[in-house]
Formats: sequence, structure tokens, C-alpha cells
Amino acid sequence: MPAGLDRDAVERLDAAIHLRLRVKRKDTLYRPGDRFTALYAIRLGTFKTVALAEDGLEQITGYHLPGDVIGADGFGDERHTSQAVALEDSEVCVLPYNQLDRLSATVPELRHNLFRLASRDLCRDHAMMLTLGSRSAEARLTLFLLDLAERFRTRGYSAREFVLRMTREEIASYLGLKLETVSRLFSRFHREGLIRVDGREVRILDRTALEQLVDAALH
Amino acid sequence: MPAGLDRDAVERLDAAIHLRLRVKRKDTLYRPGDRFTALYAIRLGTFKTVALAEDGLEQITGYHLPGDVIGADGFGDERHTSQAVALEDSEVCVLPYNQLDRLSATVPELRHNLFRLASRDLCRDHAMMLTLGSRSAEARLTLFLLDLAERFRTRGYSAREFVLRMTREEIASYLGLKLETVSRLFSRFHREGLIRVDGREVRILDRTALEQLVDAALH
DNA sequence: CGCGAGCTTGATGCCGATCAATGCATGTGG
DNA sequence: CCACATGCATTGATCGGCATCAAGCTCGCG
Repeated sequence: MPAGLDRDAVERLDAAIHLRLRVKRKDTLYRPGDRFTALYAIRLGTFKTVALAEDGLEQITGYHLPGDVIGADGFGDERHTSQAVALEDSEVCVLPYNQLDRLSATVPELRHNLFRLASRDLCRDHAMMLTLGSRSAEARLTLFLLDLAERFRTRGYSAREFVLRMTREEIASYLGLKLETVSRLFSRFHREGLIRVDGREVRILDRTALEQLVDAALH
Repeated sequence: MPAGLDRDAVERLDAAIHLRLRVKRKDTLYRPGDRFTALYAIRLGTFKTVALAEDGLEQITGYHLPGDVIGADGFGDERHTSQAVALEDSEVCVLPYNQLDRLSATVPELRHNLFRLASRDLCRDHAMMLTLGSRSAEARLTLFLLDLAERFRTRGYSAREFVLRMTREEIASYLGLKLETVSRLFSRFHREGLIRVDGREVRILDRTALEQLVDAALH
């Protein structure tokens, strides 16, 4: 968020962030209908965001790691439409919207960053729509693993070995599959030497083969 | 876009819109890699936006009617990531981003509208992800028809009778299905008296039954 | 007229859902 | 400390929805 801001602007942004919030595992940061007041920058931990339809159907629409900013869905109608839940004990910075807005009048870079945030989310969602609409279960899980790996890498963690913070069922929900399918695919990938899985610990053994899997499965 | 702006602001916004663009059927407004310079407000016609993956896979991620603003995907990395194609001879207003940005420094309402735009798109995409990931073909097509109907209604057109501007294949792509499936469903809905279809002309005969179809099919 | 784009309809097959059983931690109360 | 429950994961057997393959139709157009 502060990328490109001069020192004065950063200080004023800091001043606006008067609140850090601890969110315990399974606790909700916001839920549909909650008044939109702020964006939340994740400092520590992992969140899932869940879309809920009027008829009770729900699906996880995103996983969010430290550095991600969530909550932008709420601005459209002043209320959040999705739910954000911590997958582990976490901590966020509260970025009150009225302060961001006031600052963004005088700090062009901040304005850009806010827009860039939303724009990137849009692109990510479009990629996900393509995945959900057109790819096989195999390709979906592969892309999920590679995406996670890449995001860990940019955050300075290992891209080859990591711990999933979500259950099989949550992975399945995100990928539009059933948990049994996810479990079977993990087992198969393991059997084929592509990854090593032990519960939620994953180690990527053959990234190239995984990448080829995605392309190959253009059914 | 001009919602909530005072007269002076509207005039300045008008001044910034020096360009109207005609886009003929099948012509592309922007494509992946194009430098992001502007948003486009549709004045007349219909557009589809298409997501393209590196491996060649593609999927339609949205249909856009007059009043919609498209192009926000391009801001994330200064380049568009998707493609926008006119489904019929159309006309757009070009909203140069640097002008919007300059104006939005002094016109808070414009800032809000820009953000609201992106936020609503995000919510729409999340709803679509849920549909693609969790709903049956039947429910997907029903939601598509009801969504279109609603959007025509808010634009002053009939919600009961309209002409589809896209092919069966394009509908299928948007819904993550195959064109044969879409065709079969249209035929079935027709047979069951829910709609009347003749080529691309659609008339909704029993909206209530359609709405119940969506809920019922919570497989 | 012939041609191609778009649509419909039928027959068949496969991927992933569903149903079901088991295993294995972790936690909890007697 | 044990008995039992609960949440999560794995694996197998079977089923069904949608894809695939294929044929034929209609309509607009050069």
C-alpha cells in the first residue's frame, strides 16, 4: 500500500492507521451486511473470503496472506457482501476508509495504489473464473498449488515446501470440487512423485511436471 | 459515473470526455497487453470481455450493456489483461485515466464512483465464481437469463422479452458449459413452458418457476 | 445456387459427485 | 487413564450430469 509514497505521505498514512486488530482462528473479520468502514491489511496469518448466495449456497472466493489487503468488496453498496474468516490466529491493520479517502485527495500515489489493488483483484478473479469454468480438477489443484507457492516465494518463504492452512474441504470449495476429489488428487500426485503430502504439509518435488499438467489438460 | 456530482464537476467531467468511439460488431476495443489509458463507458451496444490464459484457454468473463464502464482490469499493471469485443455495432465514451485521476483529486464524489465501480465488479465476479463452482448447468443458464432480464429492466427495456446478442457458444463460454448443453437447456425450458425461444429471441413466460429452479437445484 | 456459421438433437462415454466405510488425531468428561 | 465423541482425511464402489462425437437443419450471403 505505501509503495511510491514520499516520506511525508507515509507518515500521514501511519497516523491514520491507529488500529491493529487481532483475529483468532475461525473468527470473522467482517460478514455480509456489515457496514463498510475500512480496508484491512493483513500483517500476520491467513484469511479466507467466502461468497454467500441468498439460497444458502456458499463458496470460498479467495485466500489471503500477509501483505494482502481485503475488504474492498464492501464499497459498492456501503456494505460487505462477503465474509472474511481467519484460518489461523492473525493480525490486521485497520485502514479506515474515510481517512484513506481524505488522504488520497492529496496523495496521488495512494489513489493509484487503491485503484491498483482493486484492479489486480479483478484480474485474479477473472483468472479464477476461467479456471472454474474451463479446467479439469487436476489442473485446478495444480494451479492452486503453484499459485500458493509463488505467493509464498514473493513473501520470502519457501516455494517448494509449505503448510496449508486450510482443510481439504476448504480447498475443494475454492476450486469448485468436492473434498474427496481433492484428497484423491493429492494421493495421486504423491504416488506419481510430483509432490509429497503429509496432511497439510506439502513439498513440491517436480514443479516442471506440474506446470506441464496444466497445459496438457486442455480438455 | 456522474452520479452525485455537482454541476461544475459534471461540466469538467464532460470537458474531459472529448472522445466518442464507434466500435463495429466483432471489433476489439482493447486486448491483452494494450497499454491502459482509459476507461470506456458504453453508450450504445453490447460488449463481451474475454479472459485469456497463457496456454490458449479462454473464457468470456462478462457481458456489458449501455451504462456499464469497462476497462478497469488494465490498471493493475498499466496494461489490459483481458479483451473487450463488441457483439454489435456499438459506441463508447473514452474516459482518459489521467483526466479522471486529476479530476478525482478535487471531486470526492468522482473518486467514490470510481471505487464503487470496481467494488461492484468484484462482487459480481464473486457471484459468478460461486455460480461456476457450485451450480448445475440448469441453474447457471437460469441465473444468466434472470440477470440479463434485470439489467434490461433497470435500463428501461422489457425484462420479459429481449434479444440475445451472443451466440450459444458465447453463452456457454460465459457459463463454463458447452454450446450443446446450452442449446438443450433452452429447448427444455421451452418445452416446459418456462420461456419461449426462437433463435436469439427470448421471452420469459414463468419467472417465478425459473427462480425456483435456481433454489431447487442446490445439488 | 452453394457455402459456411450457427443451432438442434441423438448416442455414448467419462470425470467428478455421491454414498459409504475406515483410520487417525485431538479433545473431553467420568 | 480410559471411553467416547468429533473433526479431518483417505479410499473404494457406484452413479449421473455434462462433454464428446456425430448428423442434419436453417438461414443469410457472396
